[in-house]
Amino acid sequence: MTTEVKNAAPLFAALGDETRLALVSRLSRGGPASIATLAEGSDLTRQAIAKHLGVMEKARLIRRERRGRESVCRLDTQRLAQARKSLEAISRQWDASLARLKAFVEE
Amino acid sequence: MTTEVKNAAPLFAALGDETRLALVSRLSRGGPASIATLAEGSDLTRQAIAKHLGVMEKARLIRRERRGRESVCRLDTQRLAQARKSLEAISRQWDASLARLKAFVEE
DNA sequence: ATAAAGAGCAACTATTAGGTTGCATTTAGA
DNA sequence: TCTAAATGCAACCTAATAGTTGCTCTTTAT
Repeated sequence: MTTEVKNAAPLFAALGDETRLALVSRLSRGGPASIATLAEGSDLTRQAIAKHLGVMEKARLIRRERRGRESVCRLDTQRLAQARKSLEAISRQWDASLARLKAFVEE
Repeated sequence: MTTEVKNAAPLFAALGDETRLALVSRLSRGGPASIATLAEGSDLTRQAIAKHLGVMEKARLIRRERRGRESVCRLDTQRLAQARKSLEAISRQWDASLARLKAFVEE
């Protein structure tokens, strides 16, 4: 339960960067794309973007598939859903705590 | 919209650490607590915990209130809700993208 | 009045993260 | 076949992070 929440830390860490969040947004709006394509709009070098994608892949936020000479990245939406669920779990804990407090006060 | 998502980066970064996630969980289950109390269970020093609480406060994940000689920390649940909403926004983008693809294929 | 508890502040260290450049490798295409 | 595109890999730099210790200050409680 608590460990389950703790395990989400690398996932949140992967989301905790402007560049990476932008990539997530880009992939969610535009669908799968190659590294070079993703680097095109950015003011960072292609290698910097590749590093970020590496971090995201390690956190299993995206998956990469080699297609010929390019490697195309796609969002792992299940993983995003996991992040949502972790936050909801925390919210539930909070609500339960409020309920306990309420019960205590009314007693 | 995209900037709105980007602004969530520091928030996710604050959540992206095991120790801090544990603190969030602790605060959500047990309610507000002083720094010393929060540091008690940990194997880290009180100062380390205080630093983590500092970054959480800067990310507005928690608020601190001085009560006599101790400072009690409480979760900012609105901020947690913001994090949830950001993830949901991304999911919505994704769904919209899927819908566009579907429309394109069926046309 | 004094000792101990709780916090805050500062300095210091070690590791990690984000970014760069340069070069090698594989694949597409003219 | 030969060139240009897309990656991958490695070394390197700098700034930020996570952690420590030590000291001071304020507040509580005996």
